[in-house]
Amino acid sequence: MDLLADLEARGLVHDTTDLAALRARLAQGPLGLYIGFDPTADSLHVGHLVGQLFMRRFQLAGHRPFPLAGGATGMIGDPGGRSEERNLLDDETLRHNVECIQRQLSRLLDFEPGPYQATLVNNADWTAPMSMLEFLRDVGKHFTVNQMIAKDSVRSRIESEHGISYTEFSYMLLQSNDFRHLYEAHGVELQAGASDQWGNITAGVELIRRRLGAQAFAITHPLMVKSDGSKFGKSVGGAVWLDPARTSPYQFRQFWVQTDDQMVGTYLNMLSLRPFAEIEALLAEHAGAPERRVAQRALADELTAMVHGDDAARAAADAAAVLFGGDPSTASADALGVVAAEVPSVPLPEPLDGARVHELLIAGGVATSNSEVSRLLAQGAVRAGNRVLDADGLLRASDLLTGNFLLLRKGKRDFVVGKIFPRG
RNA sequence: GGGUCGGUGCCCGAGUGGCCAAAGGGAGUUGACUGUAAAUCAACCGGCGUCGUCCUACGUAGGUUCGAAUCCUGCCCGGCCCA
Repeated sequence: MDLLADLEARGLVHDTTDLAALRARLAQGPLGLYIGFDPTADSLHVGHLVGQLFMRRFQLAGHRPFPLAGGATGMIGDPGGRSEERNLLDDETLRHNVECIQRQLSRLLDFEPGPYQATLVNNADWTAPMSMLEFLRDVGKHFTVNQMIAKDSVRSRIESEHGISYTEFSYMLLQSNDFRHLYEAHGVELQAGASDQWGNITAGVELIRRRLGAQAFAITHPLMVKSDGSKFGKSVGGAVWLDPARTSPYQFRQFWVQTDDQMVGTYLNMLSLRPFAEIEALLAEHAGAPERRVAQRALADELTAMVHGDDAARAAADAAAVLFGGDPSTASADALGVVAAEVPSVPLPEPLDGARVHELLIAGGVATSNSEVSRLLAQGAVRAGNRVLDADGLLRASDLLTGNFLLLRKGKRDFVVGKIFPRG
């Protein structure tokens, strides 16, 4: 199966320009491709994995990826996919964000020198030095406003009550110029991205054709969505980030383990680097016994190892095995120690007898106020070990497990571990 | 610049002097059922260890009133129309 066929089989191809020409070009030898990531936050999130792995697939097939950090475009804001203007980020935030996401973009690809070497670029490097007059003459002149307002991203904003600023309207031109620059400087002939980038990407293809008289290509993958079509990558407490300081490896792995049956095949195909046939087999096994969640576990283990490393992935899996593998309140002190390292943990007050759980759950990040904890208690949603706490939320000395651990559980899948540390 | 309509809780959106922590929907949380899944049903869904004719909250700052999300004035922001 060639690269394009594999991508298609996985459901990773939403749209391409001149498919036959692209296939022919890919067959000729290493091709440069790029995907841009704007620094809207100081970490990428799971939604960005598709793009990063999309480039990785090309690299494994013998092509040269150019992950791009949008130091320039991030200053402007992509008008696509939203009904209102973005707030501009200040310089300092932006610089910090760029640094952070560059580090993350350096992970999933191979940067070792060689013919398929990945190269990290930042569009601020060539955009910032350009003068406005240069930009208007060299880029702006090649576009008519007529075609720009015909693009979905712009049109929907023009039709929305909030309108679109001139600044965001220009976004497409900046992105087009990136493609043109990379084409000239590095021979990047293909720009990839999520399907919502189609308009921006093809604008770049046009610019290369008009200004350089050369053929460049565009390919987009579908946006990842949840089974109900809503935005992907949100979990309790917001987005699922790649930064372990924002989303711990344990939480990251849990996010994937909890994938619903309906979507696990889609995610495996879009994200897993396992061969397509292997995924098919895995899904067949899963279909036979969905309650075993083999597909979810495989997905979770692979991605966690990829993003956080093998050790972190193993530790996360071990902790989950204790918490969800049987009655955790009978676990050994060693096993609880593993759990304590993975789930939020808090110091316990002394004496524990008669203390309230409230601040422990809040400190552990599974509740935000005393009122919320009271509500949860009233609903019978809080346990210490295996004991459902009363509405007063008072703890007992007997709630302590082996090794002086207190295992608190909120609802079905949120845990907080408390430990009493001997004084002295 | 002028006119006009609007700015309500995480989001959408009702409310046009007291019955309003504010209808309804969505999102979210929890419970039941399960498989760390989905669907379904139900409850909850600003805060306070004091649960109250309490505090905070209906763009913002003042004012009228016994009492304001609701009325008045200034300001800020947005849509549309005119210039």
